[in-house]
Amino acid sequence: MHFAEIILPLSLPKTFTYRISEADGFLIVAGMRVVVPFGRQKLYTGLVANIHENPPTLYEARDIHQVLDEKPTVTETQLAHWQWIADYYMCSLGEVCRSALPSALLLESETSVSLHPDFGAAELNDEEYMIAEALQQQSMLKVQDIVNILGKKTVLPVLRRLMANGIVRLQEEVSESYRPKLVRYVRLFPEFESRDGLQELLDILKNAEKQKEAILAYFQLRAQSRKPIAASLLAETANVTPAALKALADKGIFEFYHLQQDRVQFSDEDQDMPELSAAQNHALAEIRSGFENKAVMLLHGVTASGKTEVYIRLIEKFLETGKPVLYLVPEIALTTQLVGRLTRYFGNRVSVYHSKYSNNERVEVWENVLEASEKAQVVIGARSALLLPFCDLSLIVVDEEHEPLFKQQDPAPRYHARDAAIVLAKLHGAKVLLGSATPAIESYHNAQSGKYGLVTLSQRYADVQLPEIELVDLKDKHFRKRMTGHFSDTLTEYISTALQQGEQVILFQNRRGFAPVLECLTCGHVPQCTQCDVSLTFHKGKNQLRCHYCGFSVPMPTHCHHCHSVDLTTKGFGTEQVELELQQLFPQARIGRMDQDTTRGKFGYEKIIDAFKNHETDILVGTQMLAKGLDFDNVSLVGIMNADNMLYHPDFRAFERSFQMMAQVSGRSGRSKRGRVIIQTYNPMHNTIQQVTRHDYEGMFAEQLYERRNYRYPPFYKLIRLTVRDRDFERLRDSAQWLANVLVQNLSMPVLGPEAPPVARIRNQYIREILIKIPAEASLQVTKKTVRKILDSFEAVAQFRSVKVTVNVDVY
DNA sequence: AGCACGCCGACT
DNA sequence: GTCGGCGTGCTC
Repeated sequence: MHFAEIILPLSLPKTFTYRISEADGFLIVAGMRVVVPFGRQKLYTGLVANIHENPPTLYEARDIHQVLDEKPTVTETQLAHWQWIADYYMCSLGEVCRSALPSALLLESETSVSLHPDFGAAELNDEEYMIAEALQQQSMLKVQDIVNILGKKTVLPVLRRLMANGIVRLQEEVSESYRPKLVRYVRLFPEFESRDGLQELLDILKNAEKQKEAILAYFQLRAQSRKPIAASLLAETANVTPAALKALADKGIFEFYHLQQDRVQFSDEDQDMPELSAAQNHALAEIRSGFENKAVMLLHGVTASGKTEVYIRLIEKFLETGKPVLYLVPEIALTTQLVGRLTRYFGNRVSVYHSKYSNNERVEVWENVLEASEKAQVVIGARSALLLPFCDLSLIVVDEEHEPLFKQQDPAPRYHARDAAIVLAKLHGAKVLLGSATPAIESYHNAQSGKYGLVTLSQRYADVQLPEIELVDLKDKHFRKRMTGHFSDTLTEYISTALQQGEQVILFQNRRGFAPVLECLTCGHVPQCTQCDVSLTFHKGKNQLRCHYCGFSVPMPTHCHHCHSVDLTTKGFGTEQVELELQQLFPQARIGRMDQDTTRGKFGYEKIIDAFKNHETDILVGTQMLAKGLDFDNVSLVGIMNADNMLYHPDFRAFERSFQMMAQVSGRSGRSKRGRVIIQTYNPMHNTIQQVTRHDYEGMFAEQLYERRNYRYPPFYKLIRLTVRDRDFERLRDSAQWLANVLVQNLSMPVLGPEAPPVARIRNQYIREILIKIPAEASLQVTKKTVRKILDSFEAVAQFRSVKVTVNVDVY
């Protein structure tokens, strides 16, 4: 008798054992999807982790309900990698599985209700009668339908009565939700395919003008290429309606047939590889020779040094081995430009994978990757692409490796794509190239210590100089009354010069902590969110106040709810306000704005970026998303509205982040000729700001590394953050304290907290955080094991039942 | 995670 | 009296 360990896509800590029937015995291997009964009535899709012959002793294993796959959907390497993620980031395999598999591959059962075939007359009450009635109209009902019919939430007791009386029966059904896209094609019946056929047809159709046109168009298309002719294409070319084609099909002239088509398609015009400059060539050679004895290389290339071209040539080399390449980018917005560039060189060999893709599109990419198909030789994707079923990867490129977005924050698995990529590469025997203009302190440290190889590209492409950075002292400007709103006279002058010369401008306003709030001028009251400990922010567009944490919104109040005064004002400034002030200062300028509010929807980013690229807008105002590797040729001026709000965040990475952000935003300026950057700040003498001005990454690195060592932060200490949440304040406080105490007692290392985070309540949940600092000499594994044990005993405390704890390893 | 079961207060 | 609230326990 055989048994299978099944991973269920739930956040349960272990796998479950099921029995494999005789018939399935030979068919099932690890990595296949199966449907299993779980709990009283549910069916779930699970993944076979392994197969063995040891019957469980404490319970009777249930049977696998159905085998969904003929061959594995998930590879052995993938399972090993997922196991690493689960262990390292302290989450369950189920959670990794859930975020890896496109939901179309994860079926869940739905209960449906139908009339029992041989039900007789019975006494029915009103509710039972309504259900029986509905089932006579419609043979199947979902539980949700019944909820709607009866207009109440608890319908199961009613259903159970009906079932007991033999009137209805319940079925659990799983249905495949992936449907390949079918395209309808037309072809002539073979007897008309000859020359004579055309003449014969025209005779037959002499009274049907439209149909004749369709036939002529068909022969015309046929002559152009041997490709199948899609019905829609033919209708369009002939300028006839589908009805005409249908008529031809009815006469037995045309026949329709269907072919499966990939939804994701790119043009296949291959171009010659880009020409590299001497510096780029040198970097490429260094990377390649570095790979001879290092698995990971870090490419530190200043902004606009042409890192992408180097990646492309490197990818080309690796593709020659016949093995696929994975190209990770931090954000979807970056893929559009990049996909364009890569398809120009690699044509149809490029696939894209990210969360804005539809379910069906994701399944297609998954399958192409699994089959190592030609289309998936170069896979570009955000974080989650790392979890695809690669066979024999040769190279992983991690672009903008310093980006915090590579670390998944909320649901588990809270993994870092850069670090997980290095582990994945090891499993595949592949190489990793990390690239950035401003590498993460951790990565640069690894490069300096020899763990990674380091290649530097310090020249910009075409020898353009790095932009000239000028600081504007806001304190002084305010004192001398040289400010118009948030714009200093210096910035205004440079903007108007740039506009006069037909050049474009980018203005950067960091949103974090700086969104506008409403304040009462009489009593100083600021409206707060009722469910979170934050002020509501003012959104001009919809004229309402909104909470960024829970989405709560109210219409803009006309008077203060505290003192009824009507003197209200907005305080703080966000991108909207910058845009507004800009419009007043430069009424002629065309202004675009890019932030979370304007980039919703699938093509939100593209519209704004394209408009700016095509010079339909002159000035682009935006948040950090502007810092992420977008290339615009005509930008000569970049303005950072206020550098200080980034610097003073209670986060050990605040200075590193500020440097990276300012350096990256500055890099948008002057890609074809030397540009200018204006940084407005109250702290022009601040070390970090001085380092930005001097383009001094090394200086920033040295200073931050020193600080990290002093204050016990990465890369010298590993961090694990525990976040504790509960609706009840006192229970939260007590449980967090309990947890911290036990941790301190059991770990010989610094344990900080519990501390209230900056936003200490979200959606009525109170929050406390505990930080564990693990020194390099302590064993990570042993520490994690201890933490896991303590968390288990925490969960066993009855009064802490409702308290939720999340674990974040390597917090970012 | 989901879901059933069971115990309690709030209504027809 | 039922309905629906949530605390508790379990799922191979």
